[in-house]
Amino acid sequence: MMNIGKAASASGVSAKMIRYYESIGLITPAQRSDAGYRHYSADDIHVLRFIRRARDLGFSVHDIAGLLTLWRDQGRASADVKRIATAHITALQRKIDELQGMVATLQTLAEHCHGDQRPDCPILADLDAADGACGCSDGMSVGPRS
Amino acid sequence: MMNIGKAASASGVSAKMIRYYESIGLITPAQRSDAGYRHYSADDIHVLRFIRRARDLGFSVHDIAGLLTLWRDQGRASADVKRIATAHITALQRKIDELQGMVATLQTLAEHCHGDQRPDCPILADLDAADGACGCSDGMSVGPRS
DNA sequence: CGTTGACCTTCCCACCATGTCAAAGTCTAC
DNA sequence: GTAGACTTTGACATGGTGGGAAGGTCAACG
Repeated sequence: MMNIGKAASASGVSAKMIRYYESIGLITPAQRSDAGYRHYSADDIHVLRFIRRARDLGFSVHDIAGLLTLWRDQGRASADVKRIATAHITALQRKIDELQGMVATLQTLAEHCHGDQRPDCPILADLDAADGACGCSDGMSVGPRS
Repeated sequence: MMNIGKAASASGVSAKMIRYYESIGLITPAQRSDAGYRHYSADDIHVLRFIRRARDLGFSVHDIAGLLTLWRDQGRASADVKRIATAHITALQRKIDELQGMVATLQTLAEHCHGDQRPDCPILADLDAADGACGCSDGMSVGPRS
């Protein structure tokens, strides 16, 4: 039985987050000492490590709640787990695509930017125009009309 | 001169966000009518569209503040703009790499998961183990020690 | 026994960018 | 003059995390 600090270092989940997970019902309330200190067993640490690993894989707390339920259910169907995982993969992939789109646009713009002391800049010109994927204009006299 | 609703639809920035950007000092406070309604000029819309476009490219509000300053400064050096953009590209790329790592791990795990009625599941087994990139165990008897 | 320092408790605040809702005031068109 | 669409401010929520304050507890050392 260890205090929250030990549990935190043993599980890789900060004490702050352990309390948070308890408050939102992701984990069952820890046992308390007479003084009110939380105590954690080896099994509790096991659960916390599970959560930590799932978080590292980008699962939301909501997803983790589902995974924990399945984890605890020895009679679960692996299809249920796989469904959560593949849905998560899809969501991650969508996010990746979105970010890659941004990178592609920015790289194109940056390539055309001299990056010197001169003021003309296609990056600002594009933000300025805002109507095309890549407004590769000459980049002159860009700025607010003021 | 238009009201905030018109400004919102004309710029693609919601009325809520326009007020927010004003409250955090990203944009200068709008002119007000006698009744206190905010009024926006074509130039104001121009600025809002600039912000919208930059947000679409994933720039933080903090970055946008810098970009706006440069945008307004006709004597800026394009190198300053490029620096912000390339730093942002790097950050995006790091995020993409991170997400791709998650996807790769999850895909490996999902591939090995039968996805049927049986309870053994390598995905849970991996979360359980938590000590390797891919604990491709047999996936049996996974769950809390309880 | 007393003190010190490391720990724990709860509670509040902040982030970031956005949405929702409510109460109240204003404008416009009929 | 009234209805309906707008505006204003304000509060609260999201998600997951960090920080800090104010106060209680524990263990070690003298």
